[in-house]
Amino acid sequence: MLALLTLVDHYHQGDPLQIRQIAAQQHIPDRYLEQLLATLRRSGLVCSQRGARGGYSLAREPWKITLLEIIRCIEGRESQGQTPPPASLTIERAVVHEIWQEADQAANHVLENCTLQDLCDRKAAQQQIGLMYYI
Amino acid sequence: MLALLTLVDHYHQGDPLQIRQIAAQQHIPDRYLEQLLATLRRSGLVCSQRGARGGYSLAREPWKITLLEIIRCIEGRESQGQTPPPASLTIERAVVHEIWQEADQAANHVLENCTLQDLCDRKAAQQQIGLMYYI
DNA sequence: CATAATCTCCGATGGAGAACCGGAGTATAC
DNA sequence: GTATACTCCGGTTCTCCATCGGAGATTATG
Repeated sequence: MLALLTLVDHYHQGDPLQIRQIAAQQHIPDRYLEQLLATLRRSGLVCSQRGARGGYSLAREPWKITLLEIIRCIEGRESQGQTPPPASLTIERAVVHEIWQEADQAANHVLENCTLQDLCDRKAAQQQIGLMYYI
Repeated sequence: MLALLTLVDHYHQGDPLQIRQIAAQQHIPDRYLEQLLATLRRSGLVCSQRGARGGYSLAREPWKITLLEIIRCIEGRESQGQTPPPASLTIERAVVHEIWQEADQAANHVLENCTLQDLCDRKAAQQQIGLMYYI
């Protein structure tokens, strides 16, 4: 997520950003970030350019990527986000499963209506608030 | 949760339910259920009666126990539900943390407005639907 | 074309938490 | 006082996350 925000900041430039730079800027171990970005690449959220002067860039405009998509990619590398209905399906299990799904959907609704661009806008707003202290 | 539903079913009777019976009815390993119920007891959601003819019973009326309370008890044995704001607090981390909180609150809102009694009512409704197939 | 820079793939490690089992102790109805 | 329960404590296994290291593939550039 932090890495993606860094990519948004860099989006208007044409050249890709390298793992090293993103990692350093956000204080994330680069070897770990590499894995996450690889996952996002396989899901088609970011593009990678191999070789010298390579790096990563967003595959789409930042206002067309919702946070829900990102979460789905990350958590859905093995376990599908939709928890499968429990094996031995008694009525109580079904009912509990249902309410859980509802809570999950409520959270997803928030994430679905927030794009990377929105997050960046918030960041900008926060920064302005921060500036106010010094003026 | 399943165990608590069983306790609700038994709520109008005065006598407590034993771990064995709950576990057998809901197909939960009893040694594990014991741990969970102990946690709920320490949180004051259920009462226990030791000794022969002992067992567990709800500490409050089922319509006065929300699912959020239950979740908080279970997940909050060590980690406080509110994820603490990240240590190295850059602006991006704060913003990401904020949206996560919002999603979490949306889910909690659903769980807050659902009591054990509500779940039982749903169960009853489901059972009626099930009956319709046979009539 | 050689080379350095960079992503890519794969395997390994350590820690945390969940799920689970077993034993020794304690309280209580009968 | 004894059988029946809960209670406490420790241990095992399993999975997932975070992390690191190495060998290989790809490409801009001189």
